[in-house]
Amino acid sequence: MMMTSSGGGGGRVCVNGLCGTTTTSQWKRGWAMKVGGFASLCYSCGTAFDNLRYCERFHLNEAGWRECKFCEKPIHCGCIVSKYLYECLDSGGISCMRCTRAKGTKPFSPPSLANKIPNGYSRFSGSWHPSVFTNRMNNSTLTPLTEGLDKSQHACLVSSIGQPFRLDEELPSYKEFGARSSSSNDINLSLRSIPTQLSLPTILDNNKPSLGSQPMYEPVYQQSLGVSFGNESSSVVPTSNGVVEGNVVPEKVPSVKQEQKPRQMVPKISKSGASIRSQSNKETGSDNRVARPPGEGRGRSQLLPRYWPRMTDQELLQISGDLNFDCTITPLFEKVLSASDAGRIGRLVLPKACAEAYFPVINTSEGVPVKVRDVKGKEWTFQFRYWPNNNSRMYVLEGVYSCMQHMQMEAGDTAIFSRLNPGDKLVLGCRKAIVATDASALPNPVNGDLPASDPVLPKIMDKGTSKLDSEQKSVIQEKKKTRNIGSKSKRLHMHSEDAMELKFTWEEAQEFLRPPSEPTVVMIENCELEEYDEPPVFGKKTMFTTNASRLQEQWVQCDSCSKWRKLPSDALIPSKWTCYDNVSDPNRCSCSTPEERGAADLEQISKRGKGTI
DNA sequence: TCGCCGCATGGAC
DNA sequence: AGTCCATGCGGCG
Repeated sequence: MMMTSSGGGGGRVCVNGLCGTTTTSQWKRGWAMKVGGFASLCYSCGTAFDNLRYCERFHLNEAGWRECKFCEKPIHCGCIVSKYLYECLDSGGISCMRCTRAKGTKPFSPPSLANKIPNGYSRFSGSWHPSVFTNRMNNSTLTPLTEGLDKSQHACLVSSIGQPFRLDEELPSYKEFGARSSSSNDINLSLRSIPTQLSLPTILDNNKPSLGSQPMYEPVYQQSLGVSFGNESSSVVPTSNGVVEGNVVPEKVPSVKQEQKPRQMVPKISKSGASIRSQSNKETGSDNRVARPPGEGRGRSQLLPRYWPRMTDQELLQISGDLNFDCTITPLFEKVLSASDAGRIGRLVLPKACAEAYFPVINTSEGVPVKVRDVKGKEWTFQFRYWPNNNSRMYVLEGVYSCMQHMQMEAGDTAIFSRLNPGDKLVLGCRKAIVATDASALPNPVNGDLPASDPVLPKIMDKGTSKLDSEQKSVIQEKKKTRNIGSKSKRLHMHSEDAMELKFTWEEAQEFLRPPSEPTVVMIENCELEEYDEPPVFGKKTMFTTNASRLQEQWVQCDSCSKWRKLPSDALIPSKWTCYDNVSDPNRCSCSTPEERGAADLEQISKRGKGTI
């Protein structure tokens, strides 16, 4: 139930002009209207609408009837009511939904009518989100997403609340959807695909890639190909020769439940609402990073999810490009560097499970030297050893300082360990920490002016504390907290991230919410409230500009041709919108009509993320 | 005095 | 309560 305050109520009139009744036993919701909400229909008209017979009953003698190109069924194309009942064919003509489904195309269906539309294509499930509609459901944009993937590798969208549903089944009703989405903390998508390894067919050389005099270690990510890895339960992995073969399913397969934990599985939706295909956007910093449990190693299934490699395929490709081998990169694990990891001591504490899974078995505390290659191909030798600790072991890599210096790694960055095959070599990659511009986004937002890694600070702490007054101590304590990126406060850090992501997600979600229908006005303690029977619905994101007359204008992008169209500033847009829906401007109600002047600039504005809604 | 080594401690889970 | 792990800190060369 959605409630907002309101200024008044008013009598209802059936929107059907042929009816126009003001009295009915039950008001029903009709089609989505341009101004937001849904057409209010009397019981009779609403029932006709529900039964998909509205046009036949009320528009039979109107113009605009056409025939399905395949089954010749008459369809009324002349009104908004029937717009979801047919699909315009690229080759001309229309197709009814039944034929559309039979031919395997993917008609769009808005939430409001979703349960009325026979729909279907398999292997794709999704949660309701505007980007799903606007970017997935169009015929033209699904294919690239799954291109190049084996059937078993098809990406699949999973409701973040763990209730995937297929679009070839009856879609959830409006109410049902609302219940689902509102019970979730976020309304994100989870995009998963199968591989845990990436085949890298590149030129085989002498394994000695040339190194520049000053190799730069740039962060190897920030862009994803859109299909991120992440299904540990997969039984299929591509091998280096491109053959898909079976893979041993871990004994304790990290379950779907684990996967559905939003933290790991949910890539952020770009602020711009761009499609999944293109949502990896450097400008928005969105990152389709998906934690994936490692695909090999002893006892790998016991690795804590926070150590699961979250490399994007782009990162892997970049590593492969840097190494320039005909090789297979298998992400093993990653770790956010603590201050002590990245400090001058040069000891990197390895998560126990990771160390035991991917490093040699050692029986003595001295350990063994291990050779690790960085992403530029330079080989380093570290001492892999352990310390006895509370009847257990604490594994460390010693001698990592120079390597970290070389790679410009510091506290807060993420060290990524991968396996390079053939050769079974360890590869150490680095992902730079995302620079938070918002102080609240910092793990310990104190001063915000202290570098994540401050090698001087330990000295201050060690040598100077006795001479400091309590205030100074306090400051240093705070600074000390601040520099503990990735240390014990890492857990807090993760929480902060979670919270930030949640906030972010909700903020984004809010941008798409629209009133679902006409509210019932109720009085509670002398306060008029609009009461909605249904949760809010998703609307399409739009842009606002101010014209020369200082009047606000709203722009919306056509889902079909991507042209920007100007609309009244108060218009509420459904999640799916095309030029043909542009009832406010008859001169631009077709995709063939050119954009208005200045509309192209909106694309740039949109990319810069300055759009409003 | 300094830096390294190895263990101890204690917070988080 | 047990385990993990970041980091403190004492000892030693």
